[in-house]
Amino acid sequence: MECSVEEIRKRVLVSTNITEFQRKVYLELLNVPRGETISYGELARRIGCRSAQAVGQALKRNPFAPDVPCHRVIAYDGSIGGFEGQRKGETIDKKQRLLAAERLPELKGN
DNA sequence: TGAATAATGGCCT
DNA sequence: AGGCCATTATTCA
Repeated sequence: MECSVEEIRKRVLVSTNITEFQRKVYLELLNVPRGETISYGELARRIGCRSAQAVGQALKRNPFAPDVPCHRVIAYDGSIGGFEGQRKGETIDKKQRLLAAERLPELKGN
């Protein structure tokens, strides 16, 4: 199975089951380079939207899950927020946290 | 400083 | 047409 982003992107492009808005969300999400994270609001703003909820919900309802790197999307605070695995206080994937922390020194150190 | 509430913008039923 | 959401920002204490 191809786990390449290009494959996923292509799949999004051919998917007419979704709206243009969702398509932009997924495409922008796939546009996020590895090791980088983006907040719902920022992603929303990129596609010309002001509602982060719409983006978040689109990801929740994403028909491409988990092929789409929704794990790169985090809250503005840098927290994972609540994607799959937000089981009542369950420990979120530490990798996600590290990913979020990765972007912090970039903004501060630089 | 910390927590809670309001506003927001689009998607789903 | 109404409710929902994985957020964000602002305001109150």
